[in-house]
Amino acid sequence: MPKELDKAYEPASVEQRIYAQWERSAGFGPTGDGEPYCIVQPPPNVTGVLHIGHALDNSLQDAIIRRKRMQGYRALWLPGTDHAGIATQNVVERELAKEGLSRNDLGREAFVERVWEWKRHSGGRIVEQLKRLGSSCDWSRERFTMDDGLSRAVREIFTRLYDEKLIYRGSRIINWCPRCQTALSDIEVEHRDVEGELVQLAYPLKDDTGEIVIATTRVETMLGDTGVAVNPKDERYRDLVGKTAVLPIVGRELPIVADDAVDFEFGTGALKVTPALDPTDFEIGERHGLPAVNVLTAQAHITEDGGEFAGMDRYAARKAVTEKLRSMGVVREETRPYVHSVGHCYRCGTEVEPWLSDQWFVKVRPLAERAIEAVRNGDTRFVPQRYERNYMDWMENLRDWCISRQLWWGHRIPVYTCANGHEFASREEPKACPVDKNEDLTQDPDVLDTWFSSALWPFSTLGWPDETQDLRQYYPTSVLVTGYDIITFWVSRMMMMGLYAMNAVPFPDVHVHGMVRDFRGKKMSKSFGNVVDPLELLDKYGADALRMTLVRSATLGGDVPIAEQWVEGDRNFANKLWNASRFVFMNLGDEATPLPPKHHRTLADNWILSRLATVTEQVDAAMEAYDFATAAQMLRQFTWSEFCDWYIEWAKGPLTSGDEAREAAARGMLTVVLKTILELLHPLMPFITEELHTAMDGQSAMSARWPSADRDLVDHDAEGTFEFVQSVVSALRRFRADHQIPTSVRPDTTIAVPDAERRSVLVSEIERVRVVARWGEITLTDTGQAATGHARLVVSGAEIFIPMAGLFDVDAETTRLDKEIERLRSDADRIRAKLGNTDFVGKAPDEVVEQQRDRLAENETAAARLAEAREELRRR
RNA sequence: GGGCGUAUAGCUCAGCUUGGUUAGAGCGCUUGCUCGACACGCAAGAGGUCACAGGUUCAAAUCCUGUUACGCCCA
Repeated sequence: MPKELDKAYEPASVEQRIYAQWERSAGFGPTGDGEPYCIVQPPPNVTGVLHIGHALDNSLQDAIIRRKRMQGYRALWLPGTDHAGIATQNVVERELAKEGLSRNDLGREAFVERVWEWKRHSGGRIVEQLKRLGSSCDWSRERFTMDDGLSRAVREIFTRLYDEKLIYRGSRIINWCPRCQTALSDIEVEHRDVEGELVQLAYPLKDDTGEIVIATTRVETMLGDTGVAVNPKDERYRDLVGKTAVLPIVGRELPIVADDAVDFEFGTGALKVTPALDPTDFEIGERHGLPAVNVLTAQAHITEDGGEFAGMDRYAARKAVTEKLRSMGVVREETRPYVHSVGHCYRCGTEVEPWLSDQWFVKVRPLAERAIEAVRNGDTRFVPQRYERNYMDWMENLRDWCISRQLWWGHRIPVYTCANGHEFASREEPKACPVDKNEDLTQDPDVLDTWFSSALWPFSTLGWPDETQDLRQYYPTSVLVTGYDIITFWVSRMMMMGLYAMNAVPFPDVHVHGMVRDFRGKKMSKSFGNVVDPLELLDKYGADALRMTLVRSATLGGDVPIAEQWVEGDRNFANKLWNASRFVFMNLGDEATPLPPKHHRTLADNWILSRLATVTEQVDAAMEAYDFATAAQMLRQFTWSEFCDWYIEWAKGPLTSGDEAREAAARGMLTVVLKTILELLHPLMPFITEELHTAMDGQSAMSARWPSADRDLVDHDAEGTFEFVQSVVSALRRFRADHQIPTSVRPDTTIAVPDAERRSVLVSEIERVRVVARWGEITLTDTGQAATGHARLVVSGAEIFIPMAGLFDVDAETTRLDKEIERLRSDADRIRAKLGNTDFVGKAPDEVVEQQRDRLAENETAAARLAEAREELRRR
């Protein structure tokens, strides 16, 4: 016998117990001998705490993996975290700062040890939080990008790429964060509009024949100018090309060159060229042999080359230089406010400087080509497909990837130089130079971009470079689930590295979801104060409710709005399911309750089984297509509005009939339908379904078989007939509500059903109709020959006669009838017009025309009947 | 500037691929209600010129063109 349930569902106690039970018993590792199925979890930062985006991403992955597990796949969901170079280093440096220390005080080795210590104590809190969500990851395989194994993978890949000259060192303009003191790759820079000033400066010509006016927003960089460029097609400056300008303050001679890269629409059409502080300028400088003078230090202060301004920070220098130039009469047009896009560090928000320095780069072109081809030929597809374009655009315009970071926390670049200057990369810690056996080696001080190691995630986590069993069976993985903001950061790089190292795409499917927004569809931001904390929601409403809300909102490709009120609604749904189960359990005994044989099934039984089969099929199809929102909505609707609102109410008849056979049949029905619902819901709401499934018969939902639709149960006749019965009930309820007839009053009624078959169905269902509608005696006849003085309700296939006997107000009823008749007639008019159109009748498919004819006929009959009723009322 | 997307009920969104019921859901709102699972509930209801303007078609929320507004990505 199922255990007795509490009156309301209390997620807090259930969730903790169930999760512990899962971990204790089976765990979440792959079992059985089915086909392998694998998802690698996008690794959150070790510094991270669970935010609502993680909650969504992981709810979707858990839904996928739980269903696959139930389907019998050898399903593996592989979790882990990444070391988040900048973020983690920042956290620990802040901690040190509180003790009045900097990382330099500790030295590299001690600092790195300190970070490891931090990681052991405070890192990975998010893992516990993911467990609260119900995530069924195989924790026994949990990985970290700085693990020994993954570090080995990093060195292996680096060395291969280095040896193939796909990694090189170069002196190039990179994005420099003066706060984090490191280079950033192009995507780690966020462009934001900033209000600045566009200043026009007149540089005199050396030969005193005039001047050339340039425009700039970064005035201080003029100290590093080494040339002036104009567009060769620009008539205005044609004569000046080849001449020389003189840089004010500094006195440097600036060749005036012609270069296609200059936009003559911008500013004055003349561009000051600062090769050390701007990527375009750098390229122009290279083309024309202009030297690069870097006037900014790593702290973004002016260097010694800046003369009197040396030591000033960039903003102070901008003011001071402008002042000086103004006093010299160089500032031509008065400064004007100018909104322009400025790069900011995605980790700390500081304005980055394009800055010339020595860095390591991956030559991405050859890698990208294969990654593009793999998507073009369908080896990897995006769902929804339109994100493919995002990916392609990015891939096709890729510039070399700057992978060196001036940090201490991360994978140190495995490049060594011996005392004789031989440079080489090494998989192992080398003892001597491979060229001359020189043992005096120095390793490159920089570490690698965290994304470099994340790019290897789909195979490094499976054991690569070793040929492990996991790697053999689970690579390529089955699907990657992530937000669209991560396509460029991560998906693209996994594609490149997967193809490079494994010669196969890392995953055939990429399921892309949107960003979680607030209830107004606004981006969540701390400053706007609209951030929702998933942990709070978890506490308040339970994991299942939160998951359901997120998944239900996550329609294909769209952003995902969330409101606390909606989570509350799904908590209510959980409670509804709980109570429906409670009711079912109250009626079950010890004996097994199988599906009753066909001849013992009622109309309602056949109806719900038919609907269940259809819903099962649709839910399955939706989940297969990654359309979890549709699956969730369908299940919620079916459970609440069909199973609870109608089927359970109907089953109460046989259940209390005193007829053992009918009772047993009803118990069997309730058991089978409820169980299937629990199983279908399990991937979305794992905790409550596990609790109820287990309470029912001791069997776990997680290890239950994923339901498959029995098409033989689809019964359109039963559906149509039951809908007819429902329409009678609804008509009676509506009448009661319209006339505010109290529940204590149970009017007697005659219902005329001309069709004999329908009539006999209604006869057998009439007891339930009475109870559910709270009605009195109901007499069934074949025709509407009722006595006068009755209100009349018309539904498709039946007419209902309700004696007046002080039940309702004649005027109110007259008004009701008038409105109803009016509605029917105007509808009929529209249909008649349609059918009067010979083009419509001639060209539309027969069935469409037929449908309209039927509808018109029904409308006309109903209108006529109601008109009669109205006439009767008038006569009284 | 280039690309992508969105505009449907008070709010947040489905529906549009493949044109044809009475355009749906959740939340909110109104009214009534303890009926032996559930007030975290039950029942009934109100609420939509499907952004705008053209076009295609017997028929357009759905297809095409243009306009406007908003959002995102890239430069």
